[in-house]
Amino acid sequence: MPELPEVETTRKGLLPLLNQQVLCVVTRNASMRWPIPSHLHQTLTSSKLTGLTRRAKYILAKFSLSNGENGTLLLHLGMSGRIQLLEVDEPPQKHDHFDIHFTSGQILRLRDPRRFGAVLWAGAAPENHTLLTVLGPEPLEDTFNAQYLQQHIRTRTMAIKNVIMDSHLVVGVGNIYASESLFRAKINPQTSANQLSLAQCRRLVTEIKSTLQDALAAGGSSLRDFFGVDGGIGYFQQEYFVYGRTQQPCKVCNHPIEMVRLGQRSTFFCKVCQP
DNA sequence: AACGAGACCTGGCAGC
DNA sequence: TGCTGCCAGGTCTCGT
Repeated sequence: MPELPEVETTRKGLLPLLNQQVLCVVTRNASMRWPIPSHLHQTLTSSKLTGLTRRAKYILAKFSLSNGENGTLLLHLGMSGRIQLLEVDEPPQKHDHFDIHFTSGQILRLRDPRRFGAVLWAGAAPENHTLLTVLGPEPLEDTFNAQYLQQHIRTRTMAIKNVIMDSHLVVGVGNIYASESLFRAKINPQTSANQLSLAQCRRLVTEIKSTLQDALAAGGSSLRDFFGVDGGIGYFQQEYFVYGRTQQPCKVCNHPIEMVRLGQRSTFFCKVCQP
């Protein structure tokens, strides 16, 4: 479900809620990755949603509170989280753990069967939240470039695939797009990070950006469906080069795609295209 | 500092 | 049909 493009798609889908006033907050099951703060109902009732931004895979919902202060709610979808924007109230399903009801009647509803996601209160300065201060640059910003990558992987002997998934180095590269980016960059995912040449760093940075951009475009195109049908359309519409394609022919050279475990995660590659 | 493994949790599916 | 084992889009924490 939520890799970076889906989180961004989710954020955009929530934009109609901007400037709306909160009627109430409903927490049905507070035991997410961290407990959902119990004060949210009190804090957010009568506040106004004034901002929706994203940092890494966190959605930052900024509220203007009734006491005149500002505060930000951090939302993370974990592995199985999904946020719906309901136009009218509907009976909550089994894993619908958290709602924000607006005076318009619309509802932001978080569903997360595995409960690896999070709903956290970050106060007025979310950039100082401990979960956010340790994050590396956004992959699509210019600060994430070949020089930066090479500089930061000099001392890393881990497989490059694991390294690009490390959010301290760069955010937003999940298990699917790590494999896909490395295929496009023609780099074997098992290569020790510190063995990469500058040319390879250039290719990898370029392909991480283009892979995510392509996925963002695909996610954006399915926005209506994504929110209308609780089906996660769009994300799966994409055709992957290697992810989940074990033993199927490489789309470039026809050699069977291979799967290995790296850092306890399935990793897919073509050993001909990615020597 | 860097690494690997474990942890959190539920659901779906293949195989018996 | 039911059970068991394995897998899944994330990422923090801990021991080495």
